[in-house]
Amino acid sequence: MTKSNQISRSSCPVSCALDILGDKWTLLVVRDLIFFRKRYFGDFQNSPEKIATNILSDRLKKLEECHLLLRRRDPANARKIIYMPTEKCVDLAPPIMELVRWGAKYVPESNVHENLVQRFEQDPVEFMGEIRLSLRKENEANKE
Amino acid sequence: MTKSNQISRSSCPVSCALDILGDKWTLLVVRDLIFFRKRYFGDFQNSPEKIATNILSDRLKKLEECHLLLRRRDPANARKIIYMPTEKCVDLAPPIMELVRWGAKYVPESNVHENLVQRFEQDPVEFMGEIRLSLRKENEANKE
DNA sequence: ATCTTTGGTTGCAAAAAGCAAGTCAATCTG
DNA sequence: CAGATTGACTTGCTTTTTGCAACCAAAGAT
Repeated sequence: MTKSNQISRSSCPVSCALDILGDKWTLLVVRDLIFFRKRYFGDFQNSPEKIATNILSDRLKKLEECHLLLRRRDPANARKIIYMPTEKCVDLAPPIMELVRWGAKYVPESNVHENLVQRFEQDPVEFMGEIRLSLRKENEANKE
Repeated sequence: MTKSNQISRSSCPVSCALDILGDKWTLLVVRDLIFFRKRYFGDFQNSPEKIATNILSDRLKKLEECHLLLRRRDPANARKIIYMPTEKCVDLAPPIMELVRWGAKYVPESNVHENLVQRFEQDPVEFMGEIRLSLRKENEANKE
């Protein structure tokens, strides 16, 4: 993932998106934020892909620089930092869901988290609305 | 991009998809195959992102290994090799289109290829059908 | 026969990934 | 209140991947 201040390779929106998201780890962190509601450093670390801490640290920094997440101190426990996805981050749900469909169709060893996909397929608009709503509530709760 | 014979990091379809597609270049090659109908080594080289020849060569090899494309000698010119996308490759159109929408919405320096997006948005099923049909025709034409 | 085009390969330097260990402040535990 | 533990990193080092420039060989054009 490229820093937000670096120049983009071209004006093609695919290339621009990949300047930010084009690596093995960034979209997995985004997936965890959106679909599994992970919020703490340790949560991301515990994902089955076992990201190394230095890379996770770097990606969280870059995602913050690109305004895909906000970092806050947990009011309930000052040791913990809460990573909150922004709207820009949540709007990556559709591309990720399409990747899920593709992966599920073509990569035999992949195992879909059934109810997530079903809920999205049945009514994507409602699904996205739900995510956005719960995000707003979370934001209220963690306001300082 | 990981080789097809390497083990996947987890059974999550997002992670499986990123094992194949998760880097800065692979999806750009796929974009060129699907949306700009590029077929020759030189075509990909001439894309605005200016991929280096060794990386392009490597990606085409890996895409072939993963069955996203087939390489054939051009019957009209024995120097040329035709890179043909497979169905598995063409099915990446939806994830890519969603990335286009995201990039267009959030990356200000991105400039959308209007008619492509419009055609996809208006009727994605027809759009995909068209691509698949023209691919089948191309296959007929290049049969040995 | 020579020149150009096409599709690469090779070599090398720089950047990024991956791994294990260490740091450091906040907080729980006795 | 000392000591252990938790949580979020950082550091150092090795391996892998990029990126760049140069080189090359086969096919076709002149």
